[in-house]
Amino acid sequence: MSYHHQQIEKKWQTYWLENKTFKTNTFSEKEKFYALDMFPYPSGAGLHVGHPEGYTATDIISRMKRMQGYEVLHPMGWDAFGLPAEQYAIDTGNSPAAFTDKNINIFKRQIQALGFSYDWDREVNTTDPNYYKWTQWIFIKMYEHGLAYMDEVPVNWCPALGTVLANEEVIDGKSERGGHPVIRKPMKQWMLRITAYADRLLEDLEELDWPESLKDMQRNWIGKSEGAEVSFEIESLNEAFTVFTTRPDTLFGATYAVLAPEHPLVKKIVTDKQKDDVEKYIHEIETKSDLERTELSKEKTGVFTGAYAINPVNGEKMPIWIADYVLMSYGSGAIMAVPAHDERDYEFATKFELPIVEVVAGGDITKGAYSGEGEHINSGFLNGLGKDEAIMKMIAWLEEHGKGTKKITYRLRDWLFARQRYWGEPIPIIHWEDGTMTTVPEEELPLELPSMNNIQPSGTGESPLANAEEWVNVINTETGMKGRRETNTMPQWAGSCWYFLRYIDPENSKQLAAPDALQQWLPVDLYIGGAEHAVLHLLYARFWHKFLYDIGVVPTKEPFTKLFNQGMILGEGNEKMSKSKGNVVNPDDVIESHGADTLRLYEMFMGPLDASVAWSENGLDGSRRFLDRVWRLTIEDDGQLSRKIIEENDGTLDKTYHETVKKVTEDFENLHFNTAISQMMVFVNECNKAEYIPKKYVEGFIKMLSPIAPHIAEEIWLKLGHSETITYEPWPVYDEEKLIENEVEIVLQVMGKVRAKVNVSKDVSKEELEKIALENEKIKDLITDKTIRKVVVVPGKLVNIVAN
RNA sequence: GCGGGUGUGGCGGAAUUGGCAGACGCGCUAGACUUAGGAUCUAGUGUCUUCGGACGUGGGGGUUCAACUCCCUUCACCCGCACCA
Repeated sequence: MSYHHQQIEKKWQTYWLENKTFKTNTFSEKEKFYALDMFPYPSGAGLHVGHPEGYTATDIISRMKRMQGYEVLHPMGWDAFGLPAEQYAIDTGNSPAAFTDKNINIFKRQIQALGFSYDWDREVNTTDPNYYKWTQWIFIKMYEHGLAYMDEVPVNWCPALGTVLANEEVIDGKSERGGHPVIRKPMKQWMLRITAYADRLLEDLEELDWPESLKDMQRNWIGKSEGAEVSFEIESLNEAFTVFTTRPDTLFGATYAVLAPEHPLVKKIVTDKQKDDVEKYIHEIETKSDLERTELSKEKTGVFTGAYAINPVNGEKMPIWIADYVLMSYGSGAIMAVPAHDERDYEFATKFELPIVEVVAGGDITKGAYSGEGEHINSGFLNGLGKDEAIMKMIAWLEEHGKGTKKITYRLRDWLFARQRYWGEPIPIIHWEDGTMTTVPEEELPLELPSMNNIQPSGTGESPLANAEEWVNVINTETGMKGRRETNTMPQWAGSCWYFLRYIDPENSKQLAAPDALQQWLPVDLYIGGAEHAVLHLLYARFWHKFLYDIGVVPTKEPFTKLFNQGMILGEGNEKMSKSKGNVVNPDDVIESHGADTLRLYEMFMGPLDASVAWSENGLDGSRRFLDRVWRLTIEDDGQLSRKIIEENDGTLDKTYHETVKKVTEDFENLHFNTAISQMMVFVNECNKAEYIPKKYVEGFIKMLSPIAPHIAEEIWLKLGHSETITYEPWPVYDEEKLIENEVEIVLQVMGKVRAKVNVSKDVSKEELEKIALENEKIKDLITDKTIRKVVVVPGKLVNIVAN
């Protein structure tokens, strides 16, 4: 007899919803635990089997913590702004809001069918004006603190589509949709000054319980590097530029300088003779995307400007070139080239026959650049010094002579925070006809998206909102001044930067959340999601959180104490699941055929949570069989509790049970669900062998199973004679004494190889163990004609005899 | 190129401080029950074997009484970044 998952699962899902079983008390006396999932973008494709993996993990922890007496906050919501809805609206003329609502309903139904213990009263939706009111409010605060500003930056402009594209929408220099060419074009854009937080974002990583690989990715992304800024004057022109270098000690070897093609100085310094070449080169670069620029970078390109810079340390003339291997976006967009000690400069110098001067001994500059350690040569006052010493001395010299200064640079760039989209949070700014701009007054928030019949690109590079004239044009009622609303909207990342705060106090209309509630619940204790958000979402969210901390809104410096990335679930052929490969597994089908409990169990049993493992239909069947075994162990065919389950305890299962409690509890805590499940399987196997099972142990076991397979657990709990949900039953505890066996098996080794095993009392002394080993028949045979050199005894474990 | 990680049966994976390699599951083999079996139960299942044993955690070397675990070296694969000065 197998159990009827469809009936049981529906029954308990309804029970939980109707009884609000998982409702969180915001101000509870209990200790808090905040378990957070990365909320999904509700795509039209519906839930993927990858989604429930992370969700099940946090659900298991949440359910265990409730049973351990914690007040648990475990919410879910929707990251619902996004491109597909906009594209759908453009294609069909329908409203993105209605489309989004429909998808949310599908997602919600699917997620509820998996039996997660969310408090649905705290559901948030980033597209809800009551939610994005506060996203806009945070933007205004950032603007007021000088962290939001407008700047001319190069963007991916697609002339054919009449719109700007995000980097991820550009593939090989062409638009993802339609394959139209994309070029780099400077446009005035909203930026967020995340670089102001670079140092803190880097330093505070130390205290976080995050995977080291992920922290490293953030460190690399921030890319702190220490060096010096050196100023170069331009020969016979009253101009100068600065470069950033990590090797100021090699300044004597700087034989030329390179500016990025977009560098503002280029136009001023170019000589008439070189003008045509330079302009031609700049034009070529402009029409390349970033991707093309790096892809075609195997061969260095560049053009001489005709101008010369003066090396501040030795007065030598250095030709100034422009080349696209120097990026305007890093440092000052200009470099001093030291071809002898920098590979890129070496390559460039070789190609264009520029002089190479060795200033650090140790390499062979006829063969290539040498970037290792060595004594300085040809370097005036640095001669004979090592690298670190020379760097210090050069910086001191530069500062003394006003030619430069110590400088720290970051790879991190400010965050381009505007999209030419309709379906995003409107940026609450008004541009007035006198050239000033103001924020929308806070009492007018939320600044809602106008409903538009026909969402189409404006064609000018502005968002479709530019077409909504009534919305765009505003008049100051007091002064009569005319203004225009900002038509750019925020990128999709915005809403997800703070959603975990709103869950804490989702209905608040006066604040994004009440301070005492935030005090009660922050930080998030466990955050699980995919590794694809390792840098952007997690860095942006940390940035906003730090800002909110600075203005006193949140009480913690960091939002997420512990973070974990679940792995991917691959198709049966070990490939990524995708529609085109036809190997996508739909959770709805699995829930129908095997049940939600089976799906949850299987996904947790597949392997370690962070591993990427291929889906296996056989494995899924196996998980179902385990649940069937549990059912048969506890429930008779007639639906009554098994006759094997009795009140008395004859002690047979003591050790296995207590071991199981210990291992499952510890494994759950460490997110080692696969091994916890295997221990539960061991326990069930032992129970099947036993004649009787104490009821207490069955109850304890069902409690431990309930976080993974809550529906079947609730049903069996009911059959065990309880009338309330298992959700708040106390978590089982183990008795350390029951784990100790009086008899232990000792391994007898000769030369490190197992030759025999004996059972002895656990407190046999070292000496006695040695004696037992040497008197063992089998061992005796093996050592009779040998000399015993040494006997190693590990009490309770083994005896190893070294003899030859 | 730089950074991080992973290599264990036919497959997914276990293995506290170095202390019985292969737990648990899948698959497979044989048997039982059965009209039937993609159900259930029982036994077996790393490789080789002269049935004594020998070999075995990507390869090679080392430390140790003892190494999947520590050290050196090498190979393969995965992920991230990629002209970052």
